Amino acid sequence: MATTIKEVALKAKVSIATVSRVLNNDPRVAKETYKRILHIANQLNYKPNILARNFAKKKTNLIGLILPEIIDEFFTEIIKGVDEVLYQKGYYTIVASSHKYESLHDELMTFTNNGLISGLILLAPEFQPRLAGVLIKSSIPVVLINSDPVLKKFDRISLDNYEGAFKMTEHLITKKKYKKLAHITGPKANNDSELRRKGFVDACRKHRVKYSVVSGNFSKESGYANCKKLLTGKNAPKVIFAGNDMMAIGCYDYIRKAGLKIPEDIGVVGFDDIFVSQYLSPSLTTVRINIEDIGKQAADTLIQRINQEIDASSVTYKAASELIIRESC
Amino acid sequence: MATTIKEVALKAKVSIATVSRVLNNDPRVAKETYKRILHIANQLNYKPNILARNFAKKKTNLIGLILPEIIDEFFTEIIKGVDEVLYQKGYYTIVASSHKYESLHDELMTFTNNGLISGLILLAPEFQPRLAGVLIKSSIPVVLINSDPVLKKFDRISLDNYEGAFKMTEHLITKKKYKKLAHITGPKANNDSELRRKGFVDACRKHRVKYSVVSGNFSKESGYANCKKLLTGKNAPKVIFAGNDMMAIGCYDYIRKAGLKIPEDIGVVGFDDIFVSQYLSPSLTTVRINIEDIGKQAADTLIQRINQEIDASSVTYKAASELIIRESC
DNA sequence: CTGTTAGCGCTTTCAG
DNA sequence: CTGAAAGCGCTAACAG
Repeated sequence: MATTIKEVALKAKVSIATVSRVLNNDPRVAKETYKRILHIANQLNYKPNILARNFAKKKTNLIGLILPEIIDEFFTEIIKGVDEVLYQKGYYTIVASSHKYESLHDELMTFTNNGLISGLILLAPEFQPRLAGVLIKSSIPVVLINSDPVLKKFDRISLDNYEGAFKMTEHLITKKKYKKLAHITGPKANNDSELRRKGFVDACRKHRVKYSVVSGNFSKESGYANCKKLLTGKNAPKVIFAGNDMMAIGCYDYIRKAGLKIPEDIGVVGFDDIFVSQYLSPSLTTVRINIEDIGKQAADTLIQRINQEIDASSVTYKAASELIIRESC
Repeated sequence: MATTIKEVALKAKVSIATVSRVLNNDPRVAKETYKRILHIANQLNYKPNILARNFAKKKTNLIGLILPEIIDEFFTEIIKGVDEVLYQKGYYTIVASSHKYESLHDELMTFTNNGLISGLILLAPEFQPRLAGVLIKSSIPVVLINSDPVLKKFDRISLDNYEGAFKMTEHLITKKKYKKLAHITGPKANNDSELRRKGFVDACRKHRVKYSVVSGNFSKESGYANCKKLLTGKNAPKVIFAGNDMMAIGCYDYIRKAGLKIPEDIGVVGFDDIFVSQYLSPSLTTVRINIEDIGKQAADTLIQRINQEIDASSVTYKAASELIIRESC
């Protein structure tokens, strides 16, 4: 059995209250006693039982981080960003991923009410309206990582999807002089995907160029299939803006198979700047968003909310995007 | 404030003990009462306070997962594997990464003694002897993810580093007929790295071919620099076995810059099969290890140990490796 | 500056 | 089958 506060008190010939004070750096304890107790605690290799402490204080140093089931390299960066600021502030991160989406509702219910964690970060690109209800009833602060501006009632970290897509499209039109573009979207329910589509469409309309939009699902296969559809149909575009880099890779595959050259015959650009993109040949022009920064912002916001350092009823932080111009367009 | 067991008891006109029994599925409670209490609990949206429960039971449903500071795509897979089996068994995963190695010792001390978690998975490719001491004193079970066979006192999940490197090297010698090979190692202190080197060297010796070994550190840059060193020195090898894929990418960079062709002028193979490897041109021949499986095994072993379902004083599981033959050699 | 004491919400004997 | 009551290890008034 691990040493308890009682044993330390006993050996130091003080009350447990005094020991507790020392452990919590309460200033009103004699320097002498303070040092003596600390010494004895060390000697006994005493570690306060966090569970008991949290329980007594009715608050924990645990933060939940819920990620969707799909797994990709962003997770690592989000986790890294979150953990880095949380750990530094004395919190631990509980990661829950790989859970079926259907159960997210229940999981949230439990997570936000069982007292285990004192704050929650929820990455939910496919946020469903019914989740709003449980978030509102939540007994702990929740920070969303989601780009839907509709969710203005919640603290939220969003990606610069619309602006990024708009910028990229304008770049294609004004700098690269493309007059016929196409966009492959991600899943309909996915918020990031929808905003990217909007950014693309709005930029095309603004500059009055021809464009088309086809529906993908962020997978490489859907990139391949849609690329084929676009290039074999009539009115084939001269450049394809894939909703993410994975689909751009699918485009590469089809284009290579069709014996065409990038960017001479057809330009391809993506979104995300995943690790592999710089190594493709030709290297992929894409939109980058600083994901680790998103994790950090989410954690920062959450902690501030927990410490009631935020006045506003809700805050939104938008992570900026950046055009990464490489060889593919 | 969240509903407590007391309120449920009050409303159901029973004692809290009975409610507690219902929550814990104690069979000796009347079916009628059981249903009534459950109904009322639901109605009140009651969720047992996990903290209080854990505290009273003196055990938790929290498992710690400590990862080294270096961040790469394996983390996601390890986390996924671990979380998948743990969540299914009713445990939550606390992930701690991004901490300086120097503090790992203290962190372990705390983690294994503060009562927060009831088991720990430690990914420590650079395991230091002094850590053994704290593991032995640990009041909770610890499972190591580390390939060093010296650590036979601990439950341990190891990678098939030696065998994988040996197999790959034999493949290069016997199938590809290379007679002059070179290996770029990872960091000296890194266990995986050392075993890969051994596998390479042993295979070369067995087949009596010429070989050389240079020291890298798993980074792309060190791959570049070492590749340059090897190819510009006398007795340049005909194939380079990089200790990991990242260094192989560094080799690619230098080789391209030097105007040479892979695999015609020089062959390159790696280890890890990271995501990007299949998309390089030429695609990279490498050794794959199922990382998610490692996470799952670690979690399984840990839970078994916690439930005292393991008799042996320690168990070792070795994840198998697989040669992925592509275009680069 | 330090000790006493009452809980925190739940589990778990021990009676009945 | 159910209730009463002790207690998990620690914190936080409240006294002194």
